[in-house]
Amino acid sequence: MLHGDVSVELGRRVATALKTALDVDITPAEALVRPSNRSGTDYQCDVAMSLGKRLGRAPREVATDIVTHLDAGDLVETSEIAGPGFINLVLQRTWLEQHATALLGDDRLGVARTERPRRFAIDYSSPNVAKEMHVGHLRSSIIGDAIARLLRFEGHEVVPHNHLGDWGTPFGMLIEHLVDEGWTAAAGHDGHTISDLNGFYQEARKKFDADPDFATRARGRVVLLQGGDEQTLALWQQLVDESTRHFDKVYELLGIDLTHEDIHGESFYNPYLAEVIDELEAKELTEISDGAVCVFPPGFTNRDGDRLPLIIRKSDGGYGYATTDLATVRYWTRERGVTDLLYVVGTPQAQHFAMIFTASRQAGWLTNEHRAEHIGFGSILGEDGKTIRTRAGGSVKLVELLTEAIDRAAAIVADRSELGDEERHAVARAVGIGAVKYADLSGDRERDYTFDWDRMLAMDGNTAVYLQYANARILSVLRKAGEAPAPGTPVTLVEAAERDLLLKLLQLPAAVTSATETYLPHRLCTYLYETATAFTAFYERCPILADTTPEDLRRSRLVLAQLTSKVLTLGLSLLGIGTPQRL
RNA sequence: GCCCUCGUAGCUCAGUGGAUAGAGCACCGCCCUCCGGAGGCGGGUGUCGCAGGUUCGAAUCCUGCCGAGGGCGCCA
Repeated sequence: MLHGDVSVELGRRVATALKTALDVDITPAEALVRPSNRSGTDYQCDVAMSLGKRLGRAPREVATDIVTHLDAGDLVETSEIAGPGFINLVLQRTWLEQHATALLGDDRLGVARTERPRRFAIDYSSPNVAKEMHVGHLRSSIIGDAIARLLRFEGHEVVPHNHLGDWGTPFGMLIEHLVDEGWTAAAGHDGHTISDLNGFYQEARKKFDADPDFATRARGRVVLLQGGDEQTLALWQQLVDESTRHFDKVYELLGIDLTHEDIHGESFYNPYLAEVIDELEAKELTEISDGAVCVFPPGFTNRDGDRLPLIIRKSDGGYGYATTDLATVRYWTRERGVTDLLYVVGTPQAQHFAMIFTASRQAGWLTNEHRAEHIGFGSILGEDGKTIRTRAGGSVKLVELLTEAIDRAAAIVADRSELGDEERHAVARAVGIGAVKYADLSGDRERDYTFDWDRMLAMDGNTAVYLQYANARILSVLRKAGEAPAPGTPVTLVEAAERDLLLKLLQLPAAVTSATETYLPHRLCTYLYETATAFTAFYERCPILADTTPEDLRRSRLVLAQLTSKVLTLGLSLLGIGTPQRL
């Protein structure tokens, strides 16, 4: 058993024992085997107690039957019954040692590829054209990217799609304003930056609110845009192009696997909207309500107890986001054959997505073969406990936030660094960006979290820097050793700290699988932190390079150090976080 | 009003059916001629919001209440 989780393997053995002893059928997962936090016990099995009632027997008797029939002599040293019916399992030292040696030559460090690969479409980041990316896009970008990396690593196909806000009313407004300012399709306006566009947008908004005549023209401009008017489209394209250049730069800085090639903005679905409505009408799912074409998915009501609609064509004939979102489901399942749809969007939209999914099932775009899931996340809060904002009350620009992160990291690294300028800059970037990402990923994504520079850049505790530092220390030892442990190097477990560390290293597959299947990256973070902690204990108690350490033990410990570094490096890479060789 | 989410140590957070609820920070004491001191060990952190219920077993599941945030028709 090189790949896979030890808990699952033990669960298999327990399941077999139950079948043999009592003719009971359970899955390995139902065997309730998990790492134990009791000292002297590696894993514990809790299934006897849950089976006691079902079988009408005392839990300890069931446990005895399991232990008696357990065929696990190849990896289990002792299995003892304790308390009301716990089975405490201790793994064989030789099995652990051989496993460690084998792991050294495995790029996946024991993590199996999925046996049932699926095709995922994942919607994340989704900024707006003509607006600078701000802190509101941070979580979606970071979490979506981490989930995409995790799924790919498990062997799934992942198609990211960046659902840009690039269509509809705001662009009629903005383009009309630019025409007022003398823009033409032919001229080209490359000299303008994204922040210019941001400014134009705000001016347009003001004019729209203050000037009824302009508002009317702006609405007309939307019609021209959506009707495919060449001049209008050309201006629109200029806005999209400039914005895309900005997005690409931010993704590059942030280290996110998204580029302009992944863009499927709202405009992309425009050609499908009429068909979407036709199909919904043909299936008799639509109703006219107050002049708007609506779908009323069952199970949703408003404050008065009335059914809640998805408005798919507004009374003025325009389309809203519900239509686009339905078109999105239809496109990815029907045209692109995806099995899974993920939406990394803030929790306030939970009800909206629930309605979209329900309606999509009614329409037949989602079937029992598909899974659609809204991956919600909480807000980033400032020191005052409210949604983070600048002092002026505006939204914090992403570029500025990330630049500050890098600057702060540089200040931390600068002190004791023997690194040259170039490497120091790269390190500051990895540390600064890593800190921001890890702060976002290390807590349960559904909860709000408080943004705090000092905490996210702390050298102690569950932070990216702590993990990066632990890794750099290990690499330093390996450099000093002058040799990387060769594949096949035997491992000998002497101290408890060595055993504890190895047991933790063996739990990587469980951590990766758990984080991936639940779309909760913080489970991987917690695991990595525990691993780094276990390494620290090992490092304190088990001298590697000391003269008093025998040659074979030294090599054995180098293997453990090497494995730890590999686990940290792989784990952080799955979160999109870099691991500098030196800090 | 209805619906959703959340409430764990002083602070920031893990733990979501299993044994005595865990980390980091902060606080106190001690240790270390240390392979990277951005160290190590020890100490106390607790009505797991409150009250019931289910269960052999509940921070975890159910119900009610209190508190915080969010959602509830033509913005996305």
